[in-house]
Amino acid sequence: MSGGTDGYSVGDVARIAKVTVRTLHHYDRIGLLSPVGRTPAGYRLYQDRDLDRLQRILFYRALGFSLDEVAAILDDPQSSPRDHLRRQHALLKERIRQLEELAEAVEHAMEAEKMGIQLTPEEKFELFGPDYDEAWEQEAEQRWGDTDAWKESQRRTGSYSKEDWRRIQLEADALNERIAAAMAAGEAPDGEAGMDLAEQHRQHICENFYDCTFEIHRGIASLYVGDPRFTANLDKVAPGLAQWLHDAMLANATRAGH
Amino acid sequence: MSGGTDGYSVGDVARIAKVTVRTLHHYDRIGLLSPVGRTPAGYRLYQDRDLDRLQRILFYRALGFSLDEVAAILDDPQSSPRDHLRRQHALLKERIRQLEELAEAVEHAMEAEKMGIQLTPEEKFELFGPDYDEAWEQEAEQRWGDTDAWKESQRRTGSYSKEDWRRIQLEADALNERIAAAMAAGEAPDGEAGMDLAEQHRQHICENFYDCTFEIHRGIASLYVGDPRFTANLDKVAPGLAQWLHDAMLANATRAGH
DNA sequence: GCTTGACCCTCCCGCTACGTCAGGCTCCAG
DNA sequence: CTGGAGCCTGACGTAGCGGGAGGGTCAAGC
Repeated sequence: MSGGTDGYSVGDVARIAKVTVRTLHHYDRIGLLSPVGRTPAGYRLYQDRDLDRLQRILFYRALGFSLDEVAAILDDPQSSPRDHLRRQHALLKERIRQLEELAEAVEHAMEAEKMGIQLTPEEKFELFGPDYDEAWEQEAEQRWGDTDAWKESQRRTGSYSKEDWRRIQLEADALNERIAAAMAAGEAPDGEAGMDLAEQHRQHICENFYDCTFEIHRGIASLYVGDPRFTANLDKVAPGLAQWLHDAMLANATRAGH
Repeated sequence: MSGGTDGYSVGDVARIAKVTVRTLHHYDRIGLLSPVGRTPAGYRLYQDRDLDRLQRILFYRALGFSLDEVAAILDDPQSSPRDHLRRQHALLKERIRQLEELAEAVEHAMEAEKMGIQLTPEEKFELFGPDYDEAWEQEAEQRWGDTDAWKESQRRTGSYSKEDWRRIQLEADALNERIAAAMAAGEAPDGEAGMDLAEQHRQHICENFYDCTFEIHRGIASLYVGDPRFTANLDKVAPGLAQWLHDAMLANATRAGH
């Protein structure tokens, strides 16, 4: 019965779609995906149309819709396969955008933490922003357990001692001093020296914190002049340093082609 | 009791973190987040530390971990706030990467559908790839209901009649003929004419299907020569057209700075 | 022809992460 | 001193399956 012209058995479908037989039973019971036919013995027989439907079910489910909502979407007589693909593409792009925002918020928090700036309680939750995504649930460990990012994160986690943190802080302070010195010496932020210092700043983040792209660096730059707490913190080293460093960072990013 | 120095009430925390009071009760009961103190009357009193913990709980939960797993992550005595932020950043980046792969797979499916190519059952599910992400659950409609991508998708959905599809198909055919003609005339794919035709190809997708960036267009190009079904389909118009168009598309994308 | 093992069926109970009352105490404003 | 908003603790309900019991089905091999 392994997928002849007569159709697919539950087991076949389960293997193909990587879901459990139980799930298919469930979808049958709630009427979300009922195979067209049955064998005389009562075995479920799925056709290609059922597979298509299942594929869409899994997609929308993965995007966080309840099975009821999935049913509503799929049973809309107006949407063609094309419409579904377009809708799926649009939904994905939107999700990606939201995640990138979240990542940016995390970068923001990292900067704040790095510089010892206290965020207000509400602010901490703004992470999940106004268009709060929330849960995309399930999976986790077994899946995430062997993902690269997870391992990377695990590998680094706990590998810094207090000494390390002190060293990093000292390096950062030293860099700030050099930047302040350049500024005091009348160097232009978008000059050679300025851009080099900005690049050192970026490298310091890369080496000690996370992969800081030029895009991220630009984001941090605007933080430095846009968020008064960051500005204040930097200007403590030398007045005007936040702005100068901001300009240098932008110039450096631009020089690098961003 | 609205957040004095004595702490926050459940209601306060619920408002700040945008979760329900019931959720906080639940977390208390299972020992995931128990407020440090209580008032004489038994009212829960949360401190800033509890808020921090809650924030992390919500983050990891949103990333698909079960509450048990979240507890394990948070109660690891080795991870500092810094580690958490780094871990979160890594997890987000990974998720984004996975979603982008999925989006690419959808683009692939769109191309296949557009050209009437039949994917094998298994192939349809490869969408969810080897590192099948799966569910990030919940929310949906109320949230997604008013998201831009959703509206865009809804707006376009069902707005194409059979006539429209015929027109689009005819336009595509006509374009293919023009490309074949250019090729027959001995034009170089990376010449002015080739790149212009490639750009028309891209525009045709943009106008009728989805926002086709140069990156996506490059992806489609490799599909044209990499997937024999696409190649065959295009070479039906004129032998060698798939390769020629591929080269033209790459040249055009490169000209545009990608 | 008969067994055996891989599948299939239908209940049905269990689990997670809460939602949603119900019944009752507490607290501050007016 | 009273009303209403807010807090408490059960306790039951729900979604989306997981997992097992108890039993029929089917092609392969002896």
